Amino acid sequence: MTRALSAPDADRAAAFAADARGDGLAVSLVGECATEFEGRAERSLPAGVRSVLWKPDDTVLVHGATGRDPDAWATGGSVAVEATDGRLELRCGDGDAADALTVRFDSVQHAAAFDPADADAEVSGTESDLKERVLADPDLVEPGFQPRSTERETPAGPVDVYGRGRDGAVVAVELKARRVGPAAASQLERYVNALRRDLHADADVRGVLVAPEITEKARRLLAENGLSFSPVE
Amino acid sequence: MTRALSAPDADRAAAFAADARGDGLAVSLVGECATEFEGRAERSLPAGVRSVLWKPDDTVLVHGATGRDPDAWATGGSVAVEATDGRLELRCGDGDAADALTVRFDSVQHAAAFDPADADAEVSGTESDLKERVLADPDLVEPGFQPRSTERETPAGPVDVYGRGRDGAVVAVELKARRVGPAAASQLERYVNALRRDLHADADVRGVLVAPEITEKARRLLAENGLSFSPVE
DNA sequence: CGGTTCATGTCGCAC
DNA sequence: GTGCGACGTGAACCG
Repeated sequence: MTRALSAPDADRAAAFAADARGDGLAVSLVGECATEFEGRAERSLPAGVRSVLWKPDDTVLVHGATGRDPDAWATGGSVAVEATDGRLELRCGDGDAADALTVRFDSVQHAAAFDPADADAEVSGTESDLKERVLADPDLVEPGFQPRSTERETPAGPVDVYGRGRDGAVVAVELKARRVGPAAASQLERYVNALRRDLHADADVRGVLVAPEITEKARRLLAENGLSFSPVE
Repeated sequence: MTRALSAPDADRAAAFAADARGDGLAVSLVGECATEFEGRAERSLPAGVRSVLWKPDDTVLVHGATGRDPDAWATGGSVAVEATDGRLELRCGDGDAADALTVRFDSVQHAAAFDPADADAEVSGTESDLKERVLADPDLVEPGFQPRSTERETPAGPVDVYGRGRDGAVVAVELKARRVGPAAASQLERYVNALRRDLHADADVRGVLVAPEITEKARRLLAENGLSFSPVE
């Protein structure tokens, strides 16, 4: 099921990779390579030893020594493998779009092929969890808050939680599962403005940003617009 | 320099990985594994064959069959490798923070160690390129626009390009290298509002969003706030 | 397919 | 270290 090659020449490596991908396997290549990307931007990597992962969905990832994100990558397009000039070359072309990645190996130190899993993860602790909590305990938003609906549509987009305050005012709630900055404050402001416009002119609309923490600039933005922040957890 | 093992037992795989990382190498492991993440969120992956890349900076990436992003990962913390119960286990703990990832292998099909490059890329086509273009040809913003400074500070943050229009009005320019949505329109609005507040009350301040394309909702947002959009490239 | 928003976003830079 | 915004963001969700 899992195959491997050590220090193959370009022809053997190309055949190995093509065969493996033909069988629906993923291919891991380690070797000295350089990359060229042209498309939404232009980016090239000098020659150096890297790990290249070619997935069954034709995602190609080029990983260097550090970081979570690949140094170069290609998604969505087709991938062609070839040994030219004694060098293994992957050409990843997003047929229609202009995005094109080329990975050229000076040498392949190691190649492995395997049949990877595609399983879904169990998740929790996300924004929708926070929504559950707020619906279960609306006082987290403000004392006496009464939720009416979630994802209520406005011209500016859906409001996370929509309801009424103890005073009868409309309350729009924006939820964030982590520290929030100015962008989140603006998002809430857009929703509140849209509601003020949509509802009767005399309707009182307030906005509450619910998150574990907030930056100073975001706090000021909220204050300027008469919006409030409610910390949770 | 590059070492490899085929179908090692847990003890051999653990020793191999520990040695390699001790030598500053990166380790690639392929095998049946399950993961547990606990921290900012909770997420777990069921057992399945995956590729695990353990980098010299102690980034650990767990890749499945599809997608650019890893199915699970850990960065920043320390990594401990151990063979317990005949199973290879990576424990990635962000010492102080709560983020913790555990990767437990039922079996290791393949292990490779190599010395990866950490080279910087040549980049172009980014937002700062767009800035160059706008400074070289200010008419891209609007006819007669005269840039005065870049990254001009405001209480809301730095304005990409700051200058004057033909009519003498202050013009704030926000640059985006690709299609923009409501968030970019709000960002420009924040800058313009900050400038209107900061400058003399009688100062005329306008805002221009420069980008290749804009969504309809963003266009409406701009219009509502008297801001404009200028397409480029 | 486009539009919008979420993310364990990550990453880089300035203060 | 925190704050802030860009990113070839990616990925899900919804029309």
